[in-house]
Amino acid sequence: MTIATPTRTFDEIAVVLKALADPNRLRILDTLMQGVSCNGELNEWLGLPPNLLSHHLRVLKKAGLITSRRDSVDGRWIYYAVDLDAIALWRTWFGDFFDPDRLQPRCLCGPEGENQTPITNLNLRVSHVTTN
Amino acid sequence: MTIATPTRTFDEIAVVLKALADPNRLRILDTLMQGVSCNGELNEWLGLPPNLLSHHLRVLKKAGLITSRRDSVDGRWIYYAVDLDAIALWRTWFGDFFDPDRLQPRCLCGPEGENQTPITNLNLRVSHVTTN
DNA sequence: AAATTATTTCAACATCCATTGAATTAGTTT
DNA sequence: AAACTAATTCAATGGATGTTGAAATAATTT
Repeated sequence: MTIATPTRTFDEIAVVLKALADPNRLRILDTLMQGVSCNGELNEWLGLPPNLLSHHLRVLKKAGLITSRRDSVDGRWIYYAVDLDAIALWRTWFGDFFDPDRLQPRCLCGPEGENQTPITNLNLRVSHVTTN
Repeated sequence: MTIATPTRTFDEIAVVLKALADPNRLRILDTLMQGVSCNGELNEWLGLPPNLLSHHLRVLKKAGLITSRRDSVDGRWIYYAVDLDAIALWRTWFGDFFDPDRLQPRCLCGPEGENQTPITNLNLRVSHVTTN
Protein backbone atom coordinates (compact mmCIF):
# COMPACT_ATOMS: atom_id res chain seq x y z
CA MET A 1 0.00 0.00 0.00
CA THR A 2 2.75 2.43 -0.96
CA ILE A 3 2.01 5.76 -2.54
CA ALA A 4 4.03 6.91 -5.52
CA THR A 5 3.12 10.57 -5.56
CA PRO A 6 3.70 12.55 -2.36
CA THR A 7 0.64 13.42 -0.34
CA ARG A 8 -0.49 17.00 -0.62
CA THR A 9 -3.31 18.85 1.01
CA PHE A 10 -5.97 20.46 -1.11
CA ASP A 11 -4.79 23.77 0.30
CA GLU A 12 -1.35 23.22 -1.19
CA ILE A 13 -2.84 22.11 -4.49
CA ALA A 14 -5.08 25.16 -4.59
CA VAL A 15 -2.05 27.42 -4.24
CA VAL A 16 -0.50 26.00 -7.40
CA LEU A 17 -3.79 26.05 -9.28
CA LYS A 18 -4.30 29.68 -8.25
CA ALA A 19 -0.91 30.48 -9.73
CA LEU A 20 -2.03 28.85 -12.97
CA ALA A 21 -5.51 30.34 -13.01
CA ASP A 22 -4.62 33.60 -14.74
CA PRO A 23 -4.58 34.27 -18.50
CA ASN A 24 -1.34 36.23 -18.42
CA ARG A 25 0.44 33.66 -16.31
CA LEU A 26 -0.71 30.90 -18.66
CA ARG A 27 0.68 32.93 -21.56
CA ILE A 28 3.95 33.44 -19.73
CA LEU A 29 4.21 29.76 -18.85
CA ASP A 30 3.38 28.76 -22.41
CA THR A 31 6.16 31.01 -23.71
CA LEU A 32 8.58 29.71 -21.14
CA MET A 33 7.79 26.15 -22.22
CA GLN A 34 9.38 27.01 -25.56
CA GLY A 35 12.71 28.10 -24.22
CA VAL A 36 14.42 29.87 -21.40
CA SER A 37 13.45 33.50 -21.46
CA CYS A 38 13.77 36.74 -19.57
CA ASN A 39 11.64 39.71 -18.66
CA GLY A 40 12.54 41.82 -21.68
CA GLU A 41 11.87 39.11 -24.17
CA LEU A 42 8.58 38.21 -22.55
CA ASN A 43 7.74 41.87 -22.91
CA GLU A 44 8.36 41.79 -26.66
CA TRP A 45 6.63 38.45 -27.01
CA LEU A 46 3.52 39.12 -24.96
CA GLY A 47 3.31 42.89 -24.85
CA LEU A 48 3.03 42.99 -21.08
CA PRO A 49 4.85 45.75 -19.15
CA PRO A 50 8.05 44.68 -17.33
CA ASN A 51 6.73 45.35 -13.85
CA LEU A 52 3.62 43.30 -14.47
CA LEU A 53 5.74 40.48 -15.84
CA SER A 54 7.94 40.69 -12.79
CA HIS A 55 4.90 40.35 -10.58
CA HIS A 56 3.52 37.31 -12.38
CA LEU A 57 6.94 35.66 -12.59
CA ARG A 58 7.23 35.99 -8.84
CA VAL A 59 3.85 34.31 -8.35
CA LEU A 60 4.86 31.45 -10.63
CA LYS A 61 8.20 31.11 -8.87
CA LYS A 62 6.60 31.18 -5.42
CA ALA A 63 4.32 28.36 -6.57
CA GLY A 64 7.41 26.38 -7.56
CA LEU A 65 6.51 26.25 -11.23
CA ILE A 66 9.52 28.15 -12.57
CA THR A 67 13.12 28.86 -11.65
CA SER A 68 15.40 31.82 -12.28
CA ARG A 69 19.09 32.47 -12.67
CA ARG A 70 21.28 35.39 -13.62
CA ASP A 71 23.41 35.44 -16.76
CA SER A 72 26.97 34.38 -15.97
CA VAL A 73 28.48 37.07 -18.21
CA ASP A 74 26.06 40.00 -17.96
CA GLY A 75 24.37 39.86 -14.57
CA ARG A 76 21.68 42.28 -15.60
CA TRP A 77 19.84 39.52 -17.42
CA ILE A 78 17.75 37.07 -15.46
CA TYR A 79 16.63 33.91 -17.17
CA TYR A 80 13.38 32.26 -16.21
CA ALA A 81 12.67 28.63 -16.99
CA VAL A 82 9.93 26.12 -16.33
CA ASP A 83 10.74 23.71 -13.52
CA LEU A 84 10.69 20.37 -15.28
CA ASP A 85 10.18 18.28 -12.15
CA ALA A 86 7.35 20.50 -10.98
CA ILE A 87 5.35 20.37 -14.16
CA ALA A 88 5.88 16.62 -14.40
CA LEU A 89 4.58 16.26 -10.87
CA TRP A 90 1.50 18.41 -11.39
CA ARG A 91 0.83 16.77 -14.72
CA THR A 92 0.69 13.44 -12.93
CA TRP A 93 -1.40 14.79 -10.09
CA PHE A 94 -3.92 16.31 -12.44
CA GLY A 95 -4.10 13.13 -14.48
CA ASP A 96 -4.69 11.06 -11.36
CA PHE A 97 -7.23 13.38 -9.84
CA PHE A 98 -9.25 13.62 -13.04
CA ASP A 99 -8.89 9.95 -13.87
CA PRO A 100 -12.28 8.85 -15.27
CA ASP A 101 -11.71 5.44 -13.71
CA ARG A 102 -12.12 7.03 -10.28
CA LEU A 103 -15.68 7.97 -11.09
CA GLN A 104 -18.26 5.92 -9.23
CA PRO A 105 -21.65 7.00 -10.53
CA ARG A 106 -23.66 5.70 -7.61
CA CYS A 107 -26.27 7.65 -5.73
CA LEU A 108 -25.61 8.03 -2.03
CA CYS A 109 -28.33 10.33 -0.77
CA GLY A 110 -31.99 11.00 -1.20
CA PRO A 111 -34.67 8.47 -2.17
CA GLU A 112 -32.66 7.18 -5.12
CA GLY A 113 -29.62 6.40 -3.04
CA GLU A 114 -31.26 4.76 -0.09
CA ASN A 115 -30.14 1.22 -0.80
CA GLN A 116 -26.60 2.01 -1.88
CA THR A 117 -23.45 1.10 -0.01
CA PRO A 118 -22.12 4.24 1.64
CA ILE A 119 -18.64 5.61 1.02
CA THR A 120 -16.06 4.61 3.58
CA ASN A 121 -12.76 6.24 4.27
CA LEU A 122 -11.01 3.31 2.64
CA ASN A 123 -12.53 4.25 -0.68
CA LEU A 124 -10.73 7.55 -0.67
CA ARG A 125 -7.52 7.90 -2.62
CA VAL A 126 -4.94 8.53 0.02
CA SER A 127 -2.68 10.47 -2.29
CA HIS A 128 -5.36 13.09 -2.79
CA VAL A 129 -7.16 13.37 0.49
CA THR A 130 -5.75 14.52 3.77
CA THR A 131 -7.38 15.02 7.11
CA ASN A 132 -7.04 18.75 7.21
CA MET B 1 -2.45 19.75 -39.74
CA THR B 2 -5.68 18.92 -37.94
CA ILE B 3 -6.13 19.58 -34.27
CA ALA B 4 -7.71 16.96 -32.06
CA THR B 5 -8.57 19.09 -29.07
CA PRO B 6 -10.69 22.18 -29.67
CA THR B 7 -8.91 25.50 -29.56
CA ARG B 8 -9.46 27.50 -26.42
CA THR B 9 -8.20 30.87 -25.36
CA PHE B 10 -6.13 31.23 -22.24
CA ASP B 11 -8.95 33.36 -20.88
CA GLU B 12 -11.35 30.43 -21.17
CA ILE B 13 -8.83 28.06 -19.64
CA ALA B 14 -8.21 30.45 -16.77
CA VAL B 15 -11.92 30.46 -15.97
CA VAL B 16 -11.92 26.69 -15.45
CA LEU B 17 -8.65 26.76 -13.51
CA LYS B 18 -10.06 29.50 -11.29
CA ALA B 19 -13.02 27.25 -10.54
CA LEU B 20 -10.59 24.53 -9.53
CA ALA B 21 -8.21 26.76 -7.59
CA ASP B 22 -10.03 26.60 -4.28
CA PRO B 23 -9.49 24.09 -1.46
CA ASN B 24 -13.20 23.63 -0.76
CA ARG B 25 -14.09 23.20 -4.40
CA LEU B 26 -11.33 20.62 -4.77
CA ARG B 27 -12.75 18.79 -1.78
CA ILE B 28 -16.24 18.95 -3.24
CA LEU B 29 -15.05 17.71 -6.61
CA ASP B 30 -13.08 14.91 -5.00
CA THR B 31 -16.18 13.80 -3.10
CA LEU B 32 -18.31 14.03 -6.22
CA MET B 33 -15.80 11.85 -8.05
CA GLN B 34 -16.81 9.03 -5.71
CA GLY B 35 -20.49 9.08 -6.48
CA VAL B 36 -23.41 11.32 -7.21
CA SER B 37 -24.13 13.45 -4.21
CA CYS B 38 -26.28 16.29 -2.99
CA ASN B 39 -25.94 19.38 -0.84
CA GLY B 40 -26.94 17.74 2.43
CA GLU B 41 -24.60 14.82 2.04
CA LEU B 42 -21.72 17.08 1.09
CA ASN B 43 -22.52 18.95 4.26
CA GLU B 44 -22.16 15.81 6.38
CA TRP B 45 -19.12 14.68 4.44
CA LEU B 46 -17.18 17.94 4.36
CA GLY B 47 -18.68 19.94 7.20
CA LEU B 48 -19.35 22.98 5.02
CA PRO B 49 -22.60 24.95 5.50
CA PRO B 50 -25.31 24.39 2.87
CA ASN B 51 -25.28 27.92 1.52
CA LEU B 52 -21.51 27.84 1.04
CA LEU B 53 -21.80 24.50 -0.70
CA SER B 54 -24.50 25.92 -2.91
CA HIS B 55 -22.21 28.78 -3.86
CA HIS B 56 -19.27 26.55 -4.74
CA LEU B 57 -21.46 24.09 -6.61
CA ARG B 58 -22.71 26.94 -8.74
CA VAL B 59 -19.17 28.00 -9.56
CA LEU B 60 -18.25 24.46 -10.55
CA LYS B 61 -21.39 24.13 -12.63
CA LYS B 62 -20.83 27.46 -14.34
CA ALA B 63 -17.35 26.26 -15.26
CA GLY B 64 -18.92 23.19 -16.83
CA LEU B 65 -17.25 20.75 -14.47
CA ILE B 66 -20.38 19.33 -12.87
CA THR B 67 -24.03 18.75 -13.71
CA SER B 68 -27.17 18.67 -11.57
CA ARG B 69 -30.57 17.04 -11.66
CA ARG B 70 -33.56 16.80 -9.35
CA ASP B 71 -34.71 13.50 -7.85
CA SER B 72 -37.51 12.02 -9.95
CA VAL B 73 -39.50 10.96 -6.87
CA ASP B 74 -38.74 13.64 -4.30
CA GLY B 75 -37.98 16.90 -6.07
CA ARG B 76 -36.47 18.48 -3.01
CA TRP B 77 -33.27 16.55 -3.55
CA ILE B 78 -30.81 17.78 -6.15
CA TYR B 79 -28.04 15.45 -7.25
CA TYR B 80 -24.71 16.81 -8.38
CA ALA B 81 -22.31 14.80 -10.48
CA VAL B 82 -18.98 15.32 -12.18
CA ASP B 83 -19.26 15.94 -15.91
CA LEU B 84 -17.33 13.00 -17.35
CA ASP B 85 -16.67 14.60 -20.74
CA ALA B 86 -15.48 17.81 -19.14
CA ILE B 87 -12.95 16.23 -16.83
CA ALA B 88 -11.69 14.02 -19.65
CA LEU B 89 -11.22 17.11 -21.79
CA TRP B 90 -9.38 19.11 -19.15
CA ARG B 91 -7.32 16.10 -18.19
CA THR B 92 -6.13 15.93 -21.77
CA TRP B 93 -5.56 19.65 -22.03
CA PHE B 94 -3.51 19.73 -18.86
CA GLY B 95 -1.49 16.74 -19.98
CA ASP B 96 -0.76 18.36 -23.33
CA PHE B 97 0.07 21.76 -21.93
CA PHE B 98 2.44 20.35 -19.33
CA ASP B 99 3.94 17.80 -21.66
CA PRO B 100 7.69 17.70 -20.87
CA ASP B 101 8.37 16.99 -24.54
CA ARG B 102 7.24 20.53 -25.33
CA LEU B 103 10.09 21.95 -23.29
CA GLN B 104 12.83 23.53 -25.38
CA PRO B 105 15.57 24.56 -22.97
CA ARG B 106 17.25 27.01 -25.29
CA CYS B 107 18.23 30.53 -24.39
CA LEU B 108 16.67 33.22 -26.53
CA CYS B 109 17.72 36.47 -24.95
CA GLY B 110 20.71 38.10 -23.35
CA PRO B 111 24.37 37.30 -24.05
CA GLU B 112 23.87 33.56 -23.65
CA GLY B 113 21.08 33.40 -26.20
CA GLU B 114 22.59 35.59 -28.87
CA ASN B 115 23.34 32.86 -31.38
CA GLN B 116 20.18 30.84 -30.91
CA THR B 117 17.41 30.46 -33.45
CA PRO B 118 14.51 32.65 -32.42
CA ILE B 119 11.02 31.34 -31.81
CA THR B 120 8.64 31.71 -34.70
CA ASN B 121 4.89 31.54 -34.65
CA LEU B 122 5.06 28.15 -36.29
CA ASN B 123 6.71 26.73 -33.22
CA LEU B 124 3.69 27.53 -31.12
CA ARG B 125 1.20 24.80 -30.40
CA VAL B 126 -1.91 26.00 -32.15
CA SER B 127 -4.21 24.15 -29.82
CA HIS B 128 -2.98 26.19 -26.92
CA VAL B 129 -2.27 29.63 -28.27
CA THR B 130 -4.70 32.11 -29.65
CA THR B 131 -4.27 35.60 -30.96
CA ASN B 132 -5.87 37.86 -28.41
C1' DA C 1 31.77 58.61 -12.06
C1' DA C 2 28.02 59.28 -14.95
C1' DA C 3 24.90 57.25 -18.06
C1' DT C 4 22.57 53.23 -19.66
C1' DT C 5 20.24 48.81 -19.37
C1' DA C 6 17.47 44.98 -17.23
C1' DT C 7 14.65 44.13 -13.72
C1' DT C 8 12.40 44.71 -9.43
C1' DT C 9 9.93 47.09 -5.73
C1' DC C 10 6.58 50.35 -3.99
C1' DA C 11 2.11 52.66 -3.47
C1' DA C 12 -2.42 53.09 -4.92
C1' DC C 13 -6.51 51.63 -6.96
C1' DA C 14 -10.34 48.90 -8.40
C1' DT C 15 -12.15 44.57 -8.65
C1' DC C 16 -13.08 40.11 -7.55
C1' DC C 17 -13.97 36.39 -4.20
C1' DA C 18 -14.75 33.24 -0.06
C1' DT C 19 -17.34 33.32 3.90
C1' DT C 20 -21.26 34.24 7.06
C1' DG C 21 -26.10 34.85 8.77
C1' DA C 22 -30.66 35.75 7.53
C1' DA C 23 -34.32 35.43 4.39
C1' DT C 24 -36.45 32.97 0.51
C1' DT C 25 -37.74 29.54 -2.86
C1' DA C 26 -39.20 24.83 -4.24
C1' DG C 27 -41.15 20.65 -2.95
C1' DT C 28 -43.21 17.24 0.16
C1' DT C 29 -45.74 15.53 4.07
C1' DT C 30 -49.25 15.65 7.61
C1' DA D 1 -53.44 24.85 4.60
C1' DA D 2 -49.78 24.45 7.85
C1' DA D 3 -45.51 22.38 9.05
C1' DC D 4 -41.44 20.54 7.47
C1' DT D 5 -37.40 19.65 4.48
C1' DA D 6 -33.71 20.43 0.93
C1' DA D 7 -31.59 23.82 -1.22
C1' DT D 8 -30.90 28.45 -2.96
C1' DT D 9 -30.61 33.49 -2.90
C1' DC D 10 -29.52 37.87 -0.75
C1' DA D 11 -26.75 41.37 1.68
C1' DA D 12 -22.70 42.43 3.97
C1' DT D 13 -17.92 41.96 5.14
C1' DG D 14 -13.02 41.24 5.03
C1' DG D 15 -9.26 39.84 2.45
C1' DA D 16 -6.86 38.64 -1.62
C1' DT D 17 -5.51 39.97 -6.41
C1' DG D 18 -4.41 42.07 -11.16
C1' DT D 19 -3.06 46.29 -12.99
C1' DT D 20 -0.79 50.83 -13.38
C1' DG D 21 2.77 54.55 -12.90
C1' DA D 22 6.66 56.03 -10.51
C1' DA D 23 10.67 55.14 -7.93
C1' DA D 24 14.43 52.15 -6.71
C1' DT D 25 18.06 48.21 -7.39
C1' DA D 26 21.50 45.80 -9.60
C1' DA D 27 24.89 45.43 -13.07
C1' DT D 28 27.25 46.95 -17.06
C1' DT D 29 29.16 50.33 -20.30
C1' DT D 30 31.17 54.63 -21.73
